[in-house]
Amino acid sequence: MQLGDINRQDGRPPSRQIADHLRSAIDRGDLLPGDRLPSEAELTRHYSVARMTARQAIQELRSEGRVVAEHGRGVFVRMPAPVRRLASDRFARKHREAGQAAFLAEAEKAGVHPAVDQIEIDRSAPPADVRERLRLAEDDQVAVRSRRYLADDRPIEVATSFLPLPLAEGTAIMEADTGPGGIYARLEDAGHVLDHFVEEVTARMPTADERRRLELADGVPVLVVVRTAYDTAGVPVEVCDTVKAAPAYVLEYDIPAR
Amino acid sequence: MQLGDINRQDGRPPSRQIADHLRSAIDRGDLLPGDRLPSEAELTRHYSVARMTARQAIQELRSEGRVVAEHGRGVFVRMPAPVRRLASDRFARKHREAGQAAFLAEAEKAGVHPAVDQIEIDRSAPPADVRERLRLAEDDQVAVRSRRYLADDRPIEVATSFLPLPLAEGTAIMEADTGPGGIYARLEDAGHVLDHFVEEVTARMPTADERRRLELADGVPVLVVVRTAYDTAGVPVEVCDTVKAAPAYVLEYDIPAR
DNA sequence: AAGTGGTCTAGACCACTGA
DNA sequence: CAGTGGTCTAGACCACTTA
Repeated sequence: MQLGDINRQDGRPPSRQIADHLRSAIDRGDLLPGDRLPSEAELTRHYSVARMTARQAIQELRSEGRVVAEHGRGVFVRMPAPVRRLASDRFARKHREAGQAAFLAEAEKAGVHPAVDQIEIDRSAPPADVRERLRLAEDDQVAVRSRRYLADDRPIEVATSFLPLPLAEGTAIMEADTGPGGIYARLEDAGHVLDHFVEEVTARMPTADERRRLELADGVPVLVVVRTAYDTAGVPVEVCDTVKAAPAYVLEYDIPAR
Repeated sequence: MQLGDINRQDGRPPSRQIADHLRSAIDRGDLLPGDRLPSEAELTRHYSVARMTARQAIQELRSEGRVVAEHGRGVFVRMPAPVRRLASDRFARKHREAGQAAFLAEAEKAGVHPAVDQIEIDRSAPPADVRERLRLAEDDQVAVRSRRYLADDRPIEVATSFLPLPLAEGTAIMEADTGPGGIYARLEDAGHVLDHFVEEVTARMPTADERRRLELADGVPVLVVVRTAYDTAGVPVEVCDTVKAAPAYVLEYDIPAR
């Protein structure tokens, strides 16, 4: 692999130059996804720099999300994540009636092995933004369902649903297994026929806790999707707050020109 | 300001503990947006650590996008960006007929001063993904319009539109000023009545070039929205590739339950 | 000129991985 | 066990900002 040398006259600092060398090695294809980069020891020898300088170069690539460090093993060119494309009809009634929760139905179709874990069910006071979206009063309680989604054993999303407690209490929504069609099918069983959803999409860097639960490498942002479900009476019946590993998703939306 | 002390017995490394102290000072409101953090020198004295350890703590907050370092001045709590909420009816015909391009109409309503610069118009071969979305043949050419959007003089989005050359040639789409209602109004003038749009949303870290054009600090991701416009005949007439500073946006979509 | 962050050096010890 | 990355120390010089 060609790495070149540092030019001490060049205005750019050595760590930057080393990062540039490694970056272009990746772009050229000299280093393919999954390949190991030269170790810190090799870089310090090759460039005659201190170890911290080599580390800083690698840090630059890590924060760009191009490489992933694995303690004790080495630094590797990031593998492209298998992408989940969320189509705009993913909440169509036909899927609920087919008896499949949205996530499982889609994953099967895409040929990946889906799983759900870390299921937690609770009753509590809602966060302020959720209370507002559900149009609840000051001291109304909500049912809280949180869970983690995995595709081929890799965590890709954590989600938390909030429902007005009177709607959820006594239904399978409060059970670990919500039954065929999931939460939305149970709401419709109870007479809350769904009319439409509003999704609010943002992106940011993950918190330390999200990094852990989603097993995210450095330099990987998350997509945050907050979905509010409305029934045919125009009443909000659920808010679902999801945090997704950004590289694993393409969200697709259809917008009428009206 | 309360910063506490390092616990050397704690499993967590000192740099992490310092980062946690600073982070909770921000969360508590002890440090408000725009406030300066304690300098590296102050942190090394307070915690009795080496300077690199204090720097590492600050680096952690920078990569989370919570603070911004300014050379020679200090490290400051990130100012919240003014948020642009893109509603799902933003491409409604009524806005075009009112004679306003989507961006300008919305910005005015939100009370921010909008501007567009770096306008470039070109003819060229399309990138592969654009060619596919527009269903073009191997050597078809496209019209390319790129521009940068600013709100209150801060760049928030760069956008590039691609249109089949026969549709754009000879219209105001090839001019710097596309006229009232923008590109979409010109397409409808030419008989291509718009039916719907499909937006594909992803998030990632910016390239070096995007960091420069959007004046992004460390640890700030971008939202990438690729919008394809279809006319009433079902023919794709435009692909618009936008890269948005993530903290400046909330994208809102309405999804029918059908 | 003083204070700030940016970069670098040359060591050290530790935790994790894999042969 | 050797090799890898993770963290830390205690200095140094530099570039930028502000007064």
